[in-house]
Amino acid sequence: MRKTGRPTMIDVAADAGVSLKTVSRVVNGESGVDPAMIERVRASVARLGYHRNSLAASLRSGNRDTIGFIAADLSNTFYMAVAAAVSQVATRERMHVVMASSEEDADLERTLALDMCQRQVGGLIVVPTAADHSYLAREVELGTPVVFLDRPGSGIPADAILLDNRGGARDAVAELLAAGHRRIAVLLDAPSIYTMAERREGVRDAFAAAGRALDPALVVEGLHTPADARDAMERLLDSADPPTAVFGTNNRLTIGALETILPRGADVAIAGFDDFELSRLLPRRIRLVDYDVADLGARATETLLARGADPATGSHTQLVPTRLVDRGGVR
Amino acid sequence: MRKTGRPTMIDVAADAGVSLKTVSRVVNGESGVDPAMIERVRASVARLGYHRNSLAASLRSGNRDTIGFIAADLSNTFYMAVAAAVSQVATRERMHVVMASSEEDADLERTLALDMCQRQVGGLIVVPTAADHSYLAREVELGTPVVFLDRPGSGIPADAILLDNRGGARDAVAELLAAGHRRIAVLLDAPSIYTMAERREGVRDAFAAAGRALDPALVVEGLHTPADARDAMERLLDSADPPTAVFGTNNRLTIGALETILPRGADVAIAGFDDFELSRLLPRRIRLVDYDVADLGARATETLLARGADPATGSHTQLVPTRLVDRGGVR
DNA sequence: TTGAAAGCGCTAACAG
DNA sequence: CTGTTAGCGCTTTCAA
Repeated sequence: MRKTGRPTMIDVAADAGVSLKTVSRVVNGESGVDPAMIERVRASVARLGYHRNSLAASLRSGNRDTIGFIAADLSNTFYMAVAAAVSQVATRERMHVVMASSEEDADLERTLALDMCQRQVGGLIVVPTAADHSYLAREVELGTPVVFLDRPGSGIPADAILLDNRGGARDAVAELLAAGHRRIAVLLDAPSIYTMAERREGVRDAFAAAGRALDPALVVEGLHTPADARDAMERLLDSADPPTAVFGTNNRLTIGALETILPRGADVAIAGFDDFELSRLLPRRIRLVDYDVADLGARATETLLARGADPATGSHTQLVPTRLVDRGGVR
Repeated sequence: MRKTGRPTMIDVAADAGVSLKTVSRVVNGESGVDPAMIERVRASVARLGYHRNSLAASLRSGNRDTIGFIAADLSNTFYMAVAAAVSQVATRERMHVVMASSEEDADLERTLALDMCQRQVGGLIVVPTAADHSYLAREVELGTPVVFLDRPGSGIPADAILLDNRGGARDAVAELLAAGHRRIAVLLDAPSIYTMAERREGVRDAFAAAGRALDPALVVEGLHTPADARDAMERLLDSADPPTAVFGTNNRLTIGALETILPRGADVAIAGFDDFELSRLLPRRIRLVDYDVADLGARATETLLARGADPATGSHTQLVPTRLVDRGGVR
């Protein structure tokens, strides 16, 4: 007797009076089955309300039809948008996606990644938080491809899909410099975060190209939240020699800066990395480094699936381009 | 010989010179194993790089450790935020989450839901698009609980977690009425969408309570995108007898209305259902119906898990409260 | 074209 | 405390 009430292929076979294998053939749409048999099996499937147990099928066949996605922080709209794109491509390719957020915690990332490998995912898309990913070396070696997204990983051969962080930051700051600004404040999160380091380099590039020097007093690091950025901006504006422009190196920091600048009506030009909802409706003109988030997620997924099909070739890093957009200025 | 290169419990057992069952005990942390044996098995596990195949474990034990989440539209920030909350609670409870978006397509919803059932999910959280969910009746009956989120489902016994759509809309419009507005425009998506119908009723409630009648000419339905709302707002403002206030029944429609109102500097009071990023930074005062999105997702997940533990009791609908917030008015 | 047997990797049930 | 046996539901292999 069955434990669970769910009918199995054996039940269908018995009901239809055919062998187990014939049911399997019909259920999987294999060719070379007598039409009359197909009909009989179909009828039994419908009568019993049979659904194939794809876990059992995967176990036996070794086919993996799930991909894992580990975001650094799913509460960030950026990663949520990436997740949506991953899910969309996966659905199109008839794959499932299991998702989780590492909350920027290296230990949790490791736990989640290994958990997903135990669940036999066919591949892993990871926004890396851990410094070293050799804990995944064994899995990669055994045929579970890994693609890093937004930040490069280390310790294993894996493809990476990154933004052109440096180029985007450079372009934004170059435009501020071209507009005549010299005292440009730069708001940064922790410099240990890859994207922050890259964007800071981009700022340096722009200053170097303009033959100017960045005032270190205007570079504020370690800002995690919009509130942090808001407070930092207050201090900058209240200082003896305030900036005439500010560059927020991510959306949260740019928004925090706006929370100070707009209510005060401060005369500061604003630029930032990442576009955000409603940027068009801001009362001030703002220059933003924009890019196609969905493209980032889609490319990662496509790269992963291609890698699953062909594990041989060496790993590559793809750079998703950025472009400067002009937003705001309403009223 | 093994097909895949992955070591199995049998390999570990052979390496450690113990039985399969002993390995199983150690790997699963069961009590009552000799410390010396535990050590031996641990050593072999480490040496071989063994990881338990949890698919096989699930197949045998019947334990389900994955929950499915089907959003109506993952590109909508609202559902993305819900998804993040679902994922967070699931991770806390040591569950995996598989996610997908039905793209508001009833057939796709059905396909995705049944696919997930075939993958043996322990439960399903669905933002329903289909009119009838009796296609899931069999699964519910066989012990896969379903929780509907944001919209009620029909055709199966299932819990539902909904917003107080009607009360929220009523409160917002009541405040516009109290402020003296009589000609209040209402922007709606398709009235076939549950939340739209509810919110429209809430608007009616507010007018009825004030002893006023809503002008049907100011109620615009079938608006899907911000651009639709923007255009509708243009027409309303250009009409012979324009509104003095507008209520957007979701974030996209409110934003679309703003895209017309702000650049024109139109003298129209604004209220809307759903808060959105940056609402605080708007140059105009705006009243919004806010609620705790994370709570919505968390409750759904907790309800699902509780239901998995106790399938007996009757199904319930929970209403997540809303509150009116005052935003904008910067500069 | 159809079927019988074996076994994917693991846990349950029962001995010892 | 440890081991043996069976079998979860399916696909693979090979024979008819």
